[in-house]
Amino acid sequence: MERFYKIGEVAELLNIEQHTLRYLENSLKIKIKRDERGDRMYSEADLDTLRLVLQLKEKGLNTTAIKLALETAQDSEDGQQPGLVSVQPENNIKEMVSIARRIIEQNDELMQQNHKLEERMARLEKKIEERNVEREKKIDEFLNLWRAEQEGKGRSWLSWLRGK
Amino acid sequence: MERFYKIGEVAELLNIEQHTLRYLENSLKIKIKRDERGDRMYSEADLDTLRLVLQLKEKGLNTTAIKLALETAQDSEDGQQPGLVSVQPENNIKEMVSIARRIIEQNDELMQQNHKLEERMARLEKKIEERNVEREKKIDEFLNLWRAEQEGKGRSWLSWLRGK
DNA sequence: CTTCACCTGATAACAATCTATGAGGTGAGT
DNA sequence: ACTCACCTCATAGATTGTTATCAGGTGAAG
Repeated sequence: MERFYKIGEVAELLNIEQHTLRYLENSLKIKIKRDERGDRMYSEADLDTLRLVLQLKEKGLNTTAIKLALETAQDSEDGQQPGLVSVQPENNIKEMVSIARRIIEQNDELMQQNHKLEERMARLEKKIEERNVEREKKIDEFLNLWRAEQEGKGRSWLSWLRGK
Repeated sequence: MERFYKIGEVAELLNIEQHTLRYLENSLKIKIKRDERGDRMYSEADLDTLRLVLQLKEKGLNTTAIKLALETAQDSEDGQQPGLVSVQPENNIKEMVSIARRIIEQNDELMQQNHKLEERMARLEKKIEERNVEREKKIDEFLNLWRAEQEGKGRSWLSWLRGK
């Protein structure tokens, strides 16, 4: 006959706290049998459900989503993994997968390239800026020298023009 | 041809804030086309997707769940309710194809983007060059004037410095 | 030169979800 | 009687998810 687990055992087995089990039961509206005393009796099937739930939780689904997932899981109960989680391609699609994978790789490459381009561009832009600044600096320098020259003092702007 | 909406319009239409749209785009990893300027361009299909997303949100699904739902939703594009609720194994092939299609599209986009970046870069490079040339030209001009001045003829380089 | 409608982070403020505890209780077995 | 393993209801605390804002920018159009 069927075997049932008490909440303590389940907590042990699945490695979660009892209160969490109770919480899941409520929030997911899972129905767990009770014995005459009102104690929960978990069936193997319940354990499976719970294991699935835990997996889904890991993936980041919230209770509402898990609830939905459980509903649809109902259908594929015959052996297979539930639909939502494992949209596994059949054998004959293997090829497609590999193609897709290659495309994805290419995609990544493109993205990288893209990124590099952007960087290069940024550098270029900076360079323009620098150049601009430099040029202005030179003009300033020149003007100063020139003014000095006008007043007959300071080193000659001519020398600036020539050397250095 | 296809019509595109800017983020402002979409926000209006769907009655959500622009920043929320951006948030969804990130958290759901939805890909929205961009124009040359980098502005988002929402297609009708994107609008549909968003509408679906909003519905799912209302139902209490979190982004992770919605992401999954979107993936599988692709199939039931023919009217029907979103995929999460109705995942059937036979859909796998169709689903894969559509995923692949999306990836390829993305790929194309990336290439385009890439191309645009290159162009932009070329333009930048040209600009730098022009600037350089111009600068040299000015210097030349100046030098000539100056030489002329030195020989007591030609118009004053001073005037060049001042007015042009 | 200013306004407009965008863009990208970063981060603050708030909301929902999940986990942990505590009080008060029950029946069964020692 | 007492302890054990449960139960419920309530609520505190921690973690995530979501929405709002802010600063600092850009290109196009008036």
